[in-house]
Amino acid sequence: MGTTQLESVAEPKYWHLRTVLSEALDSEFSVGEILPNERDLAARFGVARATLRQALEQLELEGRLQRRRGVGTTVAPPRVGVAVGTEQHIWPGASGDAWQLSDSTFEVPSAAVAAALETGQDEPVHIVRRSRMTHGQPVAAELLHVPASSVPDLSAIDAPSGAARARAVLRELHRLDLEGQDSAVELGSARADDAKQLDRLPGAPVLVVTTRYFARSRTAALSVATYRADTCRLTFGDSGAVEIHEDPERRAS
Amino acid sequence: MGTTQLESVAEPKYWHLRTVLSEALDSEFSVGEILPNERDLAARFGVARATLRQALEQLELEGRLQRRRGVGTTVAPPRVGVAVGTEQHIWPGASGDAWQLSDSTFEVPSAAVAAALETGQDEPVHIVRRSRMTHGQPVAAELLHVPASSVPDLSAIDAPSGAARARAVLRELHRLDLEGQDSAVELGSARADDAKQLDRLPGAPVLVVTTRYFARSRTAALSVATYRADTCRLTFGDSGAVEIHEDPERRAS
DNA sequence: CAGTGGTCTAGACCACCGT
DNA sequence: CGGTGGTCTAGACCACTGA
Repeated sequence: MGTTQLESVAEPKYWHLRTVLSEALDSEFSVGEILPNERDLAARFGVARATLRQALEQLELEGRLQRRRGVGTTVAPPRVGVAVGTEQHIWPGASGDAWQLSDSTFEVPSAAVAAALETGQDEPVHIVRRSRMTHGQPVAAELLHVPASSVPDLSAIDAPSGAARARAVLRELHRLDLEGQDSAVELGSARADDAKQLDRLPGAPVLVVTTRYFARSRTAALSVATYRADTCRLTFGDSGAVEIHEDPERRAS
Repeated sequence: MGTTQLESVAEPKYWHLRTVLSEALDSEFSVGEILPNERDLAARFGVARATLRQALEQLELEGRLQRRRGVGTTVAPPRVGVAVGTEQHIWPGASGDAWQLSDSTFEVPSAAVAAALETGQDEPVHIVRRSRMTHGQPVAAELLHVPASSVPDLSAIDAPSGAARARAVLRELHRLDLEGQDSAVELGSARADDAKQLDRLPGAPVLVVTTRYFARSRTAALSVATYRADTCRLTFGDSGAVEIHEDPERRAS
């Protein structure tokens, strides 16, 4: 990775560095390999550590690198394709999906969620917490909001929380006929609780997927799921296995 | 915005600052309003400018702020919902869509695109460049790759490039029966050319939407579209108008 | 031109990990 | 404990905008 001349174009150093490093990753490193530490790299390229870090941040955002405090910087594997929307609509928690139930409570949601569910401002709803794993790594944390009116027979359950309660909420929800669903994706940053679940630091970039489930001509449930933006590629549509990467010959370690 | 005690939790300053500023934006600012400049803000909160900037970066990533060099930092309007996937599949460029044709060429695509299209490694394809506007703002730049085999009758056209050529490619493409499509969304950073089209700096966060269009049991076209992550919320499904925001009473200026 | 955000530096200390 | 990435500082200069 010889230092090409900086040219006259006034390209920022960190951007040029990103390009150089990106090409070096393609040609001289394999997945899982540990890079030299930041102080050494900065010295090698003749820049301040902050500048080098700016380049690394870009590459991490693009899913090329993985950095862990106290450990080091490693070459990331290609992003995992995660199916989040399919042609045939199904209820969350239907048999065989990739989610793991963790908890459920009955509480007043944020104003935004209440508005989407068309429930009263201070009306509590069931909140099911789930997490999604792929290849042994946590990739998503979800809050599924279910208004009491969608699961009228749940009152028999008296467990205040826990996975068993979560199962009960989903079981009751599945009794409704799902008429449709729609989703929206936007960029966000992980709040402290999500970050912990996703094994990231607070503020880490996440893809927020908001899904509305319709039944009986109403919004019967609202899911807000945060996916790790560095490791995930969200897929919609018939076949979830799109494989687009600039460097197809990268191999698993 | 009294400084709550820093507690023992060792929350980073920039994260605490982000929270404080976020609440201030909700309660004390309206959309379009200009914030004090970074040096003043940093002094007011008693932190270095770099730390203040880290907090602003977070808020910009979340779509709460908009920063422009030489101008200042303003409060951003709520994100625009942009429909990128619908129940009924349609060809790109069908009448009435929000895209604007800009150019078309015939050249060898990147290896990744060639692999997805199942064309030969050095086989040229038609590349149609389009951009998408919403509310007078550019929100997306797209490269639509069409293998020559999908538009066999195009050879009559001899214009080497230009919008007229782009129209011709799409017209020929529409003669095929669209059998299906699928999409993937992932986080990326804008390359120099995309950044210019999107009126952003290189490296700005973008949502990359890769869509495959199927016809005659093959991939007849491949679209790679980059959307501004700061201003867009991508919507999939029946109704594209999901409105989820933590602060519903924010008004346009 | 003055004022803004964008880049860059050379340090320092902290939180975390594995040994 | 030593080594890693994460945070923070106090400066400097540059690129761009608008008056």
